[in-house]
Amino acid sequence: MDKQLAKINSLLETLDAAASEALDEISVHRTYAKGEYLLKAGSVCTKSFWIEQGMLRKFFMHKDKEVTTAFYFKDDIAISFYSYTLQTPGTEYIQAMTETTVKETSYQQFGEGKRQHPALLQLDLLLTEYYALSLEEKNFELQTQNATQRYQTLLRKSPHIVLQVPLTHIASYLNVSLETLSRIRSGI
Amino acid sequence: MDKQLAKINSLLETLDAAASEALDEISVHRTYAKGEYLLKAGSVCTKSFWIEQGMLRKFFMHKDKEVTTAFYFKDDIAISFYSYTLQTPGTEYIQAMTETTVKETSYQQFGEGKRQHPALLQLDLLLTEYYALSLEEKNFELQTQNATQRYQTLLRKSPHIVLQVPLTHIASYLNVSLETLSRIRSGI
DNA sequence: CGACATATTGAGATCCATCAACCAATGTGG
DNA sequence: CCACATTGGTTGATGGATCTCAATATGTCG
Repeated sequence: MDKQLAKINSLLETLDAAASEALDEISVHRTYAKGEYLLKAGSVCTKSFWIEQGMLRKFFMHKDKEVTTAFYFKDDIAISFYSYTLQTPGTEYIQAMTETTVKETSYQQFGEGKRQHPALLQLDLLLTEYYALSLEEKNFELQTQNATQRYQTLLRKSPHIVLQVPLTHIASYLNVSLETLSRIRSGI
Repeated sequence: MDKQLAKINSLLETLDAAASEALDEISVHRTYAKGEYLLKAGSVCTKSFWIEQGMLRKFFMHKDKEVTTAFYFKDDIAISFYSYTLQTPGTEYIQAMTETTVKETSYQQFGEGKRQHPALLQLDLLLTEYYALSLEEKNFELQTQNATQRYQTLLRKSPHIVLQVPLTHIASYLNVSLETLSRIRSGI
């Protein structure tokens, strides 16, 4: 996973001037207030959000409950993958957990950029690979670890999440009820 | 998902002659006997396997048990994603469930192909997107469905798996014990 | 302070894993 | 062709992990 991040950063640093400029030109800075939605279920995810500052959350509704599927921090790129990739209405929400500033890039324009600059296509591939790797990892944890172990894994790999995010969201992210997570933390 | 498959097939059909030829040149046909391993844990997945005939299974060991993570049939491409992408020793096995003929392509050579033919880079991106979409779907099912529902979903979406694969493997694929799956099937 | 979101704690119910015994089909060596 | 092993599946009994419902606490912010 870290190796993949290294590849991505290395590519970003060596992006040729033209590609880099193209990327800048099609991006827009924007700030969202706490609680504001960047994407809602039922609409198409037509933009990607590169976080410059703040914190986002992605979730879907299931049986009247929110199920959190990701947290995003500085330099993370937030999209609803299904809706973005297929340019089809999706079921996910993306919401600002604090006031958050992002660099928005439209799917459409990035697509044109990729056609003109193979380096951007390469970047897209590396980012998608990274996402797939993280999904595989989460899958593995869901299949092989119990609630306590999943919490400990999160604590070890992403302490910043545990420190900044309300327990309710962490619980649904770990696929555990709020009550059980509370008990796990109190060490029962 | 189907939309993504359509994109992939469309790209394959319109591959320029040069790219198509390059792909053929770096591919080798090979047949594996029933039970034979195409990849073992601890080694690097240096090839992709495009199935022409037969049936493969991917799994890892956990607490002395095999946990199946995928089944592959004709025209599926089998790799151990983590090990293939990072070119690092992995934990997964790929095994032939029946005598299976594949078209093998080395990671190395495909990488060179991508550098020379952007269409192949594009193809890689589409395939990786497809894999990420399928992982998202599996994640969703694990998080929102109980054992019975997961079995029914498999039955609905992939009846060919249920018809051809031993129950033991299906059970671990669904993250259910063999006994529970047996009871689910008997309709308790 | 009051109101609303967030977290804790308790008790009972439920899903499912585990352990164990058993069965059926298939294959194999003598 | 029989005796036995192997593989794959079924069935029963029990316990544990975790959910759900409900009550209570704590925190935060206008």
